[in-house]
Amino acid sequence: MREPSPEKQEAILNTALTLFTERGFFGTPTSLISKKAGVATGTLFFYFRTKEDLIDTLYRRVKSEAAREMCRGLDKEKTAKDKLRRLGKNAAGWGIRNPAKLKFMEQFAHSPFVSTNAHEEGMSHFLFLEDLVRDGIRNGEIRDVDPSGLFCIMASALSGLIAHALLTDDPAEREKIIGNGLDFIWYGMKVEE
Amino acid sequence: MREPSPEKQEAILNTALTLFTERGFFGTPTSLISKKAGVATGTLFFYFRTKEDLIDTLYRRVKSEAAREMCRGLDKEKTAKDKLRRLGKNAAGWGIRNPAKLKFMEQFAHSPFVSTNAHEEGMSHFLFLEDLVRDGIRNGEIRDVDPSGLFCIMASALSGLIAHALLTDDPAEREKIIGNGLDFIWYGMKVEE
DNA sequence: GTGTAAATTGACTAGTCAGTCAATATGGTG
DNA sequence: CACCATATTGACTGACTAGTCAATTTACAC
Repeated sequence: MREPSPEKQEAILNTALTLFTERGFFGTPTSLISKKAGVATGTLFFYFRTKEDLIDTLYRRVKSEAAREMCRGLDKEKTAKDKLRRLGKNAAGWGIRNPAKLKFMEQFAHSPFVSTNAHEEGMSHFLFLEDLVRDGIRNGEIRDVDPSGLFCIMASALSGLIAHALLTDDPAEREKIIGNGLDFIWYGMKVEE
Repeated sequence: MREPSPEKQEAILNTALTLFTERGFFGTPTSLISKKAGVATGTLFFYFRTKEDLIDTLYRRVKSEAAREMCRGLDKEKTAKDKLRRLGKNAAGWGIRNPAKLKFMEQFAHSPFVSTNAHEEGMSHFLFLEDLVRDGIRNGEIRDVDPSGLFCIMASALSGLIAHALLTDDPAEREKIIGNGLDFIWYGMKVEE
């Protein structure tokens, strides 16, 4: 018997990731994906039942990887301030190391091509973030306003920050941009002295 | 002689706006646009040379309308703080009154289907915003960090804020969300006391 | 080796798309 | 009214697409 090849599946997923972000879902023919991935059309449909199944799998993977990376060492930090800063640095670091994945997530976060199921599963990985904000409010570090609103603005600001940091190639410059950006976010959230 | 009908052109543009935001560029056949707009296929191509030409025109229009609305009464405000707050309220108000246009702008702001020309023309309407931040830094209201970075995060935060405000139908609730969000943005920018 | 179950192939199908064009309808003008 | 430039129509074309499937190759078990 022959075994399915994880390398081929991976090649298809990676190629699709790049093409989808560059050209959009409908703008990317499955024929182009299989060609660039170095497999036949039929092979793509052996590993993924439909084109929708392909983007769904991609979405689930990228979203859970992003969440995993953002949590790194979060339990080592004590205060909400330190936790948020670590989180922000993790997110920025991952985004800068994986610009294509970041762009894919932004582009398909509200896309109808990704199934509702996959969207919900994706969101579930990030629920801990809202708890983090809630804890900060409870112990008086963060201003007492609607946590989900705060979390939402924070996420957008962070995403804009990473996009801006990606414009430069100089790592030192980047570090500075991210530091300033995280300051902006923290000053926006903390209680005034 | 017969004159071109602005109403027909408008109908095509409005229909295309809705369909593009709902289904994406490649997901929307020109046949569907013309059908829903109540004209024949040929008429669409009489007013717009290609499908690209159509989305380009749409992008230019929406972007310049958004910029125009955001500037409303800005010169009446004296301080950077007041100018930014007015700007934020204008932006939020426009976004809430025109959710489809807002979604269109977000979706195609970095899209390859819109020509580079149209993108540059779109950006040019918002350059005054960076000057506003620069002025605020000069007179000591805003923290002295890279203005383009500050502007970039501010724009993302604002966009996230509007998206979040759109989730509720209650105008009072909305007002509160927007107020809180604009506080977040201002605390992020201002110099500390 | 040999057998075999499963992976891989690519020509193929039925359907869809952007854009064309010859025919027709329309409205302004004199 | 009659004329005519032009706005409008929709059947049509050539190109392209998601997904199929019968034929072929591969890798593992014995």
